[in-house]
Amino acid sequence: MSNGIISIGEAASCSGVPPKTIRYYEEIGLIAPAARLENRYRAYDETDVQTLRFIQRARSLGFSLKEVGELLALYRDRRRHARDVKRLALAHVTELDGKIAELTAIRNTIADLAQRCRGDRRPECPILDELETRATDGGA
Amino acid sequence: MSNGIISIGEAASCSGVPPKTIRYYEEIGLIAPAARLENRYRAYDETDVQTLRFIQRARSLGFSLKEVGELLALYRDRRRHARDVKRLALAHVTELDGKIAELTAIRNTIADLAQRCRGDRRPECPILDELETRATDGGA
DNA sequence: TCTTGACCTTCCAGCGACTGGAAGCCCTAT
DNA sequence: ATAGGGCTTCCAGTCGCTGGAAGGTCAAGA
Repeated sequence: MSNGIISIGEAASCSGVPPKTIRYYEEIGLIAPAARLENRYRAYDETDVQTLRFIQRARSLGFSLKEVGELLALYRDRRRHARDVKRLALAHVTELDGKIAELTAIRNTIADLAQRCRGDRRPECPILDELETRATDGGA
Repeated sequence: MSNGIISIGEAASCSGVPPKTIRYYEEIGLIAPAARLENRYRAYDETDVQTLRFIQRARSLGFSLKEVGELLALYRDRRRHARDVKRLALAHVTELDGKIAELTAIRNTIADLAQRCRGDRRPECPILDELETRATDGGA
């Protein structure tokens, strides 16, 4: 088509969001139901693609779909307060810090155990010993 | 009961694995079907509880159920090679390192963006600007 | 004795965020 | 005419549980 109207496949390659995922986002109400051509195919314009790209970027920064929905609402609200966006972002940073700390603690526990394991053909292994007897304190 | 046979609820509180989860582990074949009392209640002994505790600890170290199954097989195999356990553990460490690096990159991107956001009542916000226009390069 | 309440049993559904596949329609090119 | 590619819908599966419904079992209390 020579006008700005494109199919779901084209919208997918323009935005980086796969067709299945676009339909899924529509189904759960993250994006509005797409306009349809006469043959019932979904039709997208440049604005739709921009929204999809916005979503794709927010997702790749680890925001949940719920958070993406909030960001999208803020994005579209000309009267928004930057404060609200910042609050969301900082909450996400806090959450990430927690996850990183948790994973790091686990990582170090296992790396330490593995380092103490001789890793030869004999059955003795401090990793299995730890799993057998020790209380786990590596939790968040 | 005065002998060593306990119910699923007791096995749960001894091992830290909830009853529902124990049944689930049985269902997917991670643990063998439990013995039953005459009233069809599941019955556990000290060995079962030890297995459950082993699983609980491995899970809390972030191993997947598939990996836990492998660790359990190794644990029960007296002819195991420590090498195999170590290989599993090191693969897990590598995986964790990847995840930590990914989350850290994302965290820093967002923290940086948030720091540049004034966070007042005005609508201008570099976070939304970034989501609108920039390519995301924070991926793994 | 009856009833309450805490257990236990099974089965089914849902979470998040997709992803795969089946069955079938639409359109273009050969 | 047919082959292919892309589109449509709907259902199922992923992972690791978790919640709830409907019902069986048991010990203690009124």
